[in-house]
Amino acid sequence: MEATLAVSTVIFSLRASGSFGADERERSIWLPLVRRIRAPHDGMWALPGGPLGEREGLAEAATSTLAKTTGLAPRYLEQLYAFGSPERSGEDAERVVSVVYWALVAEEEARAARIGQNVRWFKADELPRLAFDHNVIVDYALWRLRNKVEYSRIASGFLGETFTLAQLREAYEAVLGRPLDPANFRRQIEASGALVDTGQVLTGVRHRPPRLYRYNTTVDLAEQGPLGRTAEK
Amino acid sequence: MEATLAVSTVIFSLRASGSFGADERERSIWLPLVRRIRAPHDGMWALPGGPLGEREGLAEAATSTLAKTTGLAPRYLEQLYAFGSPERSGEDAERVVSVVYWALVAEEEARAARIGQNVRWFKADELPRLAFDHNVIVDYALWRLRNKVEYSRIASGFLGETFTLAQLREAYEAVLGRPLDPANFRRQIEASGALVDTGQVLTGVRHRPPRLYRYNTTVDLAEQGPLGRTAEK
DNA sequence: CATGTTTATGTCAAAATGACCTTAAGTCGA
DNA sequence: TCGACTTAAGGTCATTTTGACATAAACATG
Repeated sequence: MEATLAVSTVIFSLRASGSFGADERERSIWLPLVRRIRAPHDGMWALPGGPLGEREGLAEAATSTLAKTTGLAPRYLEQLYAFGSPERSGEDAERVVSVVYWALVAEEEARAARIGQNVRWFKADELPRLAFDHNVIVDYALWRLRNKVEYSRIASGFLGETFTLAQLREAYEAVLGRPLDPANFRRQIEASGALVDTGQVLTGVRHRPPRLYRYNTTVDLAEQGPLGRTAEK
Repeated sequence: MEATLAVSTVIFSLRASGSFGADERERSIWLPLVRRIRAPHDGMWALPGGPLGEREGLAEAATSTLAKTTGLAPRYLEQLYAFGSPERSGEDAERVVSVVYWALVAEEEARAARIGQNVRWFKADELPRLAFDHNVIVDYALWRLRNKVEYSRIASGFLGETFTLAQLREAYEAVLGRPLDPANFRRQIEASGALVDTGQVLTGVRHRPPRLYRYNTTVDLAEQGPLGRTAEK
């Protein structure tokens, strides 16, 4: 059956919460939205996305959306869900099925990202009313992120190549919304074998210099089963 | 972008493994496949599916596929994945994006199901080479099922309205492929609060009559987050 | 009424978790 | 230079959860 097919992406990154009085290092989840410049929902904020190219895979389309919107490459990308209820584009509008991906980009890179004219970053838990069913989609993506953080090492997707255990813990805390015991966190991460000690330390801090770790790439970021990276590209 | 959109369903049920010498009660995972009667892949076995109706939701389409193939209503239905790599239908064939669902049907009902001419049930781990990328899809669905069984109460989707703890445990064992300690299983299930004692017992067995339980519907079968049953229908 | 069979409950050691304490290693200011 | 300060790193211990196994309870059958 012919139906209009679109691919959208929920792009998550961390940045300072920004509220006065808050700890400078306290971070929260942000995502970029684009302002629609045509009907329906003209003027409203929406998830970045676009049509699926002729010879383009689904994940490929999501990646190129991400590049166009933020100029960034994702540190993690996974399909979220396909939305296709007949009413989602409005009453008598054309029926659109959206395959939605979600992505993580590193905090540092996101800070340096060039941002387009009609693009703005929003705190994920303080969104305005979005176009279409995009509020539901973001809620679901957030739920998936918070779930996945508990049983995978996905949080490192917010960080750079190397990072300290404190940075990793702060990413976990930002996603989960609660503090974690640093000692117990260290114990669990070390036991999982997910990290590799680089042998280097982070200098320039006014206290004991923390070790720098790298992600152990022999273990998958997030278990995706038979759908290894190459299956969908 | 216009693209052909199809909805397929991986339908799982339990039934006796059927190998001689095996314990009569040992069950394994089976699924129905349909024989293709047109190109491409004419004559090969494939997942049941079809095009998406004009005013039909995605899950709706999956349900109707299931009804057409087996005449059954699913005890559980969840979206699996959207497959859309350009090469998946073959070289110069038309590009098809498939939204795939997976479903559980009760063992008893499946036994009574009318089965069409070109439909046959296969053991999930002894499949022939299927049409398109359907082997990959089934593998992924199996992986998801086995994963989900560990952290949700989804296995009851294979059972009827009421069941004994032994029946529930056997469903778990069939999916996980390993035996579970009956005593520890009981302790965990009871602690989870997922079951409600019906007050009845199963009679007619030549040993201590087991209690019959019902699923506690105030707890979700499988946590799906903000995508409650009603979101996609 | 003894036997067989499975349900239902209990025990205990090992492993994992959560709360908290101590020491290490740097910067910074006096 | 030295003490204060701050965070890293590692350790202790009580509690909870898990896995392995033992015992009692309740029926059908002969």
